[in-house]
Amino acid sequence: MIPSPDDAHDLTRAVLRPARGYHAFEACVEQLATTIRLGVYPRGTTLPPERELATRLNVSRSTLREAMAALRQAGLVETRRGRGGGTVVTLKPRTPSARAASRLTAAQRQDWLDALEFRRIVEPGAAELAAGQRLGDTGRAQLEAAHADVVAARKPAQHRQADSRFHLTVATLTGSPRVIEAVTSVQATLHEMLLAIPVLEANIGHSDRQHAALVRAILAGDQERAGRVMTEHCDDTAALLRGLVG
Amino acid sequence: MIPSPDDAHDLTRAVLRPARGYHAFEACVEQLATTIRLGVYPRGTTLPPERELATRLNVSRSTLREAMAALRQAGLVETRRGRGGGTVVTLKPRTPSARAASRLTAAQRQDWLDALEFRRIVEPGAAELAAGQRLGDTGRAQLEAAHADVVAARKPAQHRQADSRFHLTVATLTGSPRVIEAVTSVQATLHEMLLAIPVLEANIGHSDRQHAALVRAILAGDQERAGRVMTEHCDDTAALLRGLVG
DNA sequence: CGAAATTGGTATGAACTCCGACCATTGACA
DNA sequence: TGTCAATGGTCGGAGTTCATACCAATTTCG
Repeated sequence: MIPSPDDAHDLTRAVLRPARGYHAFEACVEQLATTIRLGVYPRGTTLPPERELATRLNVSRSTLREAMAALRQAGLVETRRGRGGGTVVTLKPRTPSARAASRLTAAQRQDWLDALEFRRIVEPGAAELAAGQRLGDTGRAQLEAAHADVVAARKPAQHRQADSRFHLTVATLTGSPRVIEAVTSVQATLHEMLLAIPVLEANIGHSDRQHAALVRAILAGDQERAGRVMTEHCDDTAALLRGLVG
Repeated sequence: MIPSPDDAHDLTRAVLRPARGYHAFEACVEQLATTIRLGVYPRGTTLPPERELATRLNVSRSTLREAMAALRQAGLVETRRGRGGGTVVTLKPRTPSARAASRLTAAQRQDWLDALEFRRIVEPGAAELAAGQRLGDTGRAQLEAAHADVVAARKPAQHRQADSRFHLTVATLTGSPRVIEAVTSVQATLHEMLLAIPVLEANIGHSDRQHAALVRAILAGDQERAGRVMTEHCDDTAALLRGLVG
C-alpha cells in the first residue's frame, strides 16, 4: 500500500530541515563562543592553535581566522603572536540577569521549551549510559573533579559554567559522539535560558544534592538510579524554567 | 577553582565538532536521497517544486538544482517541465543484500554501533513523549495508517520503508523539532545498516508485534509502557545487528 | 482556442570559502 | 647567544554558493 502524497506531507514538513543553517564563518563564531561561554575553555586558558582548530572544525584557516577576529572584537579572547603565544580566553563569566528575558520572540520561547523536552530524554540517557560504562581511573577522576568544581564555585556565574562542564563531562564519559553532540547542543540552549533567568540560591543547593547523588550512582555503576536521578534533576530545572518562561 | 587547560582538553576534544561537514551541494544530495530512501517520499510521488525545496533546505535554487541533477543521474528521480510537472520519485525500494557488509571500515562500524546506542535513548524518549501528547483524530489516524502500512507490506524492501515511516511518524507526533531531527538521523543510519544486513522473516514478525503493542500504548496514553516497549524493540533490533556487524 | 499560471532551465556577477604558500614575531633550547 | 620551532598574519587564485532576473515548456481554465 502506497501512502498518498498527502499522508507523506506532514512527515516531510517535519523531516526536511535546513541543510546548512548559516555560513561557515557564523557557525564557527557561534560554536566557539558557546564553547567559551559554557566554560569548556575557562578564563585564562589558551585555545588550541588556529591550524588545529581549523582542522577540528573542518573549516579553512582563513575562515576560522575571521571567526577569531570576531571573538576578539567582541572581547571574548585576546591574541599574542610567536611561539608560546596563541589566543587566550578573557571573557569573564556573565552573571545571570533578567534583562534579556523581556524581549523574547515566540519562536525563541518555543525553542527553549523544546530544548527542555529534548533534554529530559537525552541527559538521563547519557547518565544511564555513563553508569554502564566501565570507567577507568581517569574517567572517575574527571567526573569527581567536575563535580568538585561545581560544589566549590562561589559566584553564580562560575557556578553556571561549572554546572555546564559537569553535564558535558557526564556526556563525555559515555564515549558516544552522538550523545555528546546532543548534550552539548542542549546545554548551549540551557545556558542561554539561565543567563536570561536568574535562579535562586535555594535551587542551587537542591541542584547540587542531585549532582552528588548522580555522581554516586554513576561511580557505583547503577544505571537505573543514574537515569532516575538525572530525570528528576531535569524535571526540577525544567519546572522552574517553564514557570519563568511562561 | 579554575581547571587547568589539561582538564579541559578531553572535554574540548569531544565537544568541538565540524561546524560544517560538507558542501551545501553534498548536504542536499545526502538529505534528499535519505528522505527518498527512507520512503518519506515513496515511489511515484512528486517532490515539492524546486523553489519550495530550496527555501526549505535554506539553500539557493542553483545549488538545489545541482543536487537534483545528481539525484536524476543516480536514477532516484525523473523530472518533467511545465505546469503540473515536477520531479517524481522513481527509485524502487532496494532489497536488502549482504554484499555491502564486507567492505566496512572501522570508522563505519563504530558509527553504526554509536547509532544503536543513541537510538536506544532517543526513540524510547520519543515514544514516551508521543504517548504523553493529547493526540487529535488526525494524529491517531496517522499513527494507525503508518502502522497499517507496515503490517500490509509484503516485500522486504517495502517493509523496510514502511518501518522507517512508522518510526518517523511516532517522532512527528511528539511535535518536538529536536526529537524529530534526532530520530531522522538515527533512522537514516539504521536504514543503511539494514540494507547491508538482511534480516530474517521471523524477526520481522517479532518486530511487528512490538509495533502493535507500541501503537496501543501510545493511543492509550500510557507513557511508561510506550517507553518500555520501544526500549525492548530497540534492544532486540540492536542485539541482532550487533551480532551481524561484529 | 488563447491567456495565465506553474514549473523546470539558463545565465551572470557578487560574495563567500578554500587551499596553499609564504612572512613576521616570539619564546624555547641547544 | 644564536638557531629553531611554534604560532599568528598576509596574500592570491580557484572553486562554491548565492541572489536575481529572465527563458522555455506545459497544463489549466476562462
